[in-house]
Amino acid sequence: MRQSQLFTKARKEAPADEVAKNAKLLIRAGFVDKLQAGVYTYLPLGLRVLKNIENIIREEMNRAGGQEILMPSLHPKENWQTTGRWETMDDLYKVSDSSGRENALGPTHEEVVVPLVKQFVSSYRDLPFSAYQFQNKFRMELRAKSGILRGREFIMKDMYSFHRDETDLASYYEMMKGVYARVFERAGIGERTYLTYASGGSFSKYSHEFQTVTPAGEDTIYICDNCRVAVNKEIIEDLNNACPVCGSKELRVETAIEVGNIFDLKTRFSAPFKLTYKDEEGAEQPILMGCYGIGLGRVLGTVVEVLGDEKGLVWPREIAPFAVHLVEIFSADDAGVRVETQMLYDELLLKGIEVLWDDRDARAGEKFAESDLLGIPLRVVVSAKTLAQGKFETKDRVTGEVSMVDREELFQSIKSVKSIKSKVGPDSYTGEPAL
RNA sequence: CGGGGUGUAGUAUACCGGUAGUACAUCUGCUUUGGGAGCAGACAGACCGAGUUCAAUUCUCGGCACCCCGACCA
Repeated sequence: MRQSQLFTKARKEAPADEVAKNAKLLIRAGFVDKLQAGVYTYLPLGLRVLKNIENIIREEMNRAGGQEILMPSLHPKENWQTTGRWETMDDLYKVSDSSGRENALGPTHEEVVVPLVKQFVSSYRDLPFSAYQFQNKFRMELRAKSGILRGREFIMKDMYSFHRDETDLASYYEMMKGVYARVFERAGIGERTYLTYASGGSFSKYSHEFQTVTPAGEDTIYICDNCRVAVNKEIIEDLNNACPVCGSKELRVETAIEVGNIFDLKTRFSAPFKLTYKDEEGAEQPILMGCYGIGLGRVLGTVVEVLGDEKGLVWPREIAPFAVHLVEIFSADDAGVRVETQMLYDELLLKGIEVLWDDRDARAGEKFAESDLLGIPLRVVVSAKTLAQGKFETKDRVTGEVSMVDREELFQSIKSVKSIKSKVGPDSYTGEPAL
């Protein structure tokens, strides 16, 4: 799209009261706007990133056999009383209407998905399966903080799986560990993200979190570099300060942020709703559940924390708002820069390459500074200089490498920008085809 | 929810018990055009309430909001 038509604008300075790197950069670059503490609007550029993250997750959940649904935010009080969480969940938003009827604003959706599934599932033949959604969650954080990392309203992908026995649940749960690792890999934070043992599980005694190492994190984890797993501080003493996989006590302590987690719920929620199935003998059996969450905004914010530099945002290829930032630089002796840029822009669009064209009547310095701030992977400059050589100038946002390339080389390098998806192989668990 | 800090134009800030100045942004004109330009002009501001005072944006109290630390949590 043409940058001159973006209704949002980048700013030279970040809001004075923001300390969090992700908030400073995202607000300055015009990706998000803060409505109130912990509540953010995603602006056109930010939403493109968020949607790219969502699509990665959607592709991976579908490959893991997930079926996408969309449940409401407004939940009847009765469902939450059934599980006891109307009283026990401190950060539950409760709203009442003019007739006094009380509702919960959903912080998670077990109370909705279980009664839903109960209507359709009654036989061992219906199992297993999983359903997921992308949904705004509401949690009454006493203290929202760290920019978009800890909000009161945020978008979460929550998936729920349903199984006939523990073996089946366990194998699906194991599979999801791999699926999650791939999501974070594709989002560009795979190298720094660790499968982390945490409290709260049932059959394995543990739940598993995905923790990304960054100073902006709120958790302390103990990493075993041999096994490439970590342990959350909250349970490290239970484990005798040792790696749960190899038993090593040489663990590296890091600060990290939780970008996802998976739980084996077993019958925690199916029992109160009496969610059962009939087995081959016609006997009534409890359905076992797993749940799997990823906070989209938190992934986005974590990427900013981990990859952003002193010049601004830096987006991994797969989630960047655009693949190419096309920057035209005008000069006194207009050598046909506009015409040439327009031609390139049209060709990029024709080839389906997402391009942001800085067509504003601004000076070079401002355009370059802003291009760095926006963090689009590849910058392509058209100016009198480049035209004189019959070439284009490219700059890699990550490495800073600048080169003069001809048209063919240009499309070559754009291709390599887009090629990351092909690295993802076929699904080894469900047999679903590669992307 | 406990502790601390901060509220001045769209943004960042300055000064002051006598109603506010600067920069960027925006608008007009001219110049400029490869790393956040220059000149001239224009628009635009004291979180809310109470108190003290001849006079409050300034001092006091209360409220609200935001940020940070802690507790809690995706």
